[in-house]
Amino acid sequence: MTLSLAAEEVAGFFAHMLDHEYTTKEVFRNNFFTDWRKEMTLKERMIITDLEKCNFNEMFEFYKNKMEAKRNMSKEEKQKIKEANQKIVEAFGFCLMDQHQERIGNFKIEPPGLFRGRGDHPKQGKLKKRIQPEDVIINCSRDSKIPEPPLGHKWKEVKPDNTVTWLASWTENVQGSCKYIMLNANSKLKGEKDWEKYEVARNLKSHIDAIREKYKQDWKSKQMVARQRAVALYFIDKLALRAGTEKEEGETADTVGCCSLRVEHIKLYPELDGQQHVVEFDFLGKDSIRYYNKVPVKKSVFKNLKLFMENKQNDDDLFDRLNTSLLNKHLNSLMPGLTAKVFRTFNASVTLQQQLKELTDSSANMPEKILSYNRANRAVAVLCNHQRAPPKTFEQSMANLQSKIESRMEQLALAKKELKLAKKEAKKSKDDKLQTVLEKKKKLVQRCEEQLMKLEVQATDREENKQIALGTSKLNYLDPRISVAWCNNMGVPLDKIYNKSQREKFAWAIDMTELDFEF
DNA sequence: CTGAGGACTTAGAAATGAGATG
DNA sequence: CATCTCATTTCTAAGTCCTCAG
Repeated sequence: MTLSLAAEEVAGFFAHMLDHEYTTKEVFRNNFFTDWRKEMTLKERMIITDLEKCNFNEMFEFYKNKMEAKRNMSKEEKQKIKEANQKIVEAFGFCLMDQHQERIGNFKIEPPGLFRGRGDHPKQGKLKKRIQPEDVIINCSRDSKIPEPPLGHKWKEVKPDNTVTWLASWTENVQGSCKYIMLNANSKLKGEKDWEKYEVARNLKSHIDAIREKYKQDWKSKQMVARQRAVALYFIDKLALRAGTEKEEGETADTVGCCSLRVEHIKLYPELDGQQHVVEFDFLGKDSIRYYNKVPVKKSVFKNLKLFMENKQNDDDLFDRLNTSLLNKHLNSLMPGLTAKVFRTFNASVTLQQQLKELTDSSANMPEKILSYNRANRAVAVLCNHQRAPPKTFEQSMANLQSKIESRMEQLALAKKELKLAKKEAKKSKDDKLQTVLEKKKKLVQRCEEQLMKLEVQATDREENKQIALGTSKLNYLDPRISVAWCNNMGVPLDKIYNKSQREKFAWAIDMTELDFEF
């Protein structure tokens, strides 16, 4: 069937994803179909009434072929495209802020497509519409070179607002939320904000003892709000849970954080596996990542939880008197600038520093040191529950690495045998030639051992990292000065820990960190 | 106090690119 | 040189937290 332009484009969005799990989900299909029909002409709408009867295979093939063709392009063609993209970056990827040229983080408008919400998102599959210049607000100073809208178009608005950091914004149609064009993480603006974040977290160090003392006291408070606040804060501190801001029901996937936990998300065991007062957590957090943990808690916490759960239904709030704004007001009174999320930053960075101390040995070799760093990083990722789907090829790549190790082992055994032989020969006669052969064999054994060790460390690291994502904590929770100081103290080149863009993002820390930096 | 909107950080998946391997 | 493999970059959704109006 030949479709109108609008209907064809939206059908294409769906066809493009035909090999993705999304297109098998009922909610996704229904949302897509509803929105697709809105784009159809009356005539099309009369004919196309049932998604099950639509066959997108031809379109799917078309896109597959297109991708195939792209893959098979000649080197020159690929180079040309690369250069063209480079030109676009040069033209649109930068802005001038306070006389300084800065890179923009996301300078391209988000293209139309089907909304890919995470988890059981009620709006998955809805049409995300194309943004027109008429939807976009430009924020730049009056005397600057105001960007030209595309020919024949006008911006929604051009205004100078120096109280915000965004350069352009628009409202997205699926959730009705604002989207922004902002600076790259390596910009001065973002760097200063980042530094401030870690300084607030460091400041918590000198308040944490008093705060912990206080919430333990509050477990016995006469006021229910104070008790709930104290137990919630205990979880946030001990388990690095997120604050848990309330969300509008039915608008997003059903996920929770600390303050929004419901009765159904925890189970109480007076005794479990030989431990007393165990709380079992099982809920979906941000991005619908499951949080599952069994934690022994203090007796009074356990008793409080029991109390909070009394006479409640499964889907009632555990902390029914508490919300994040109440909690944060309290935190702010304990320390200026303190909010729930600061505890995550604080505990993440404290954990890294302490783990690095515990795990690294300055006499270890380079791969071992890096493994130690990754393990410290991993401890933080586990604390913060940063998970990833195991790579689809994980088992295969593990097996490949293992067979590589085995062949190296054989090589090493052979090299050792040859070394032995060379030793014998060299003993017999003092021929210079035999001596050099002996040296060569020694070196070979050494090299084989080194390579084998490297591979083994790599295998350990990869296995331990199967379902764990290190990037998020590295980028957002770990004070970079801890890593910089550690690298300098351990003689580990910084680029073993941070790649190029990470070094750019953390330039402020690389510049200022002293060897004796303590978080 | 509540709810909505706005601005910003944090998040994992997907696309892309660089380097290793045969 | 083609292909495969892994690391990096890009993308944009999904949180946090604040302000403002009523």
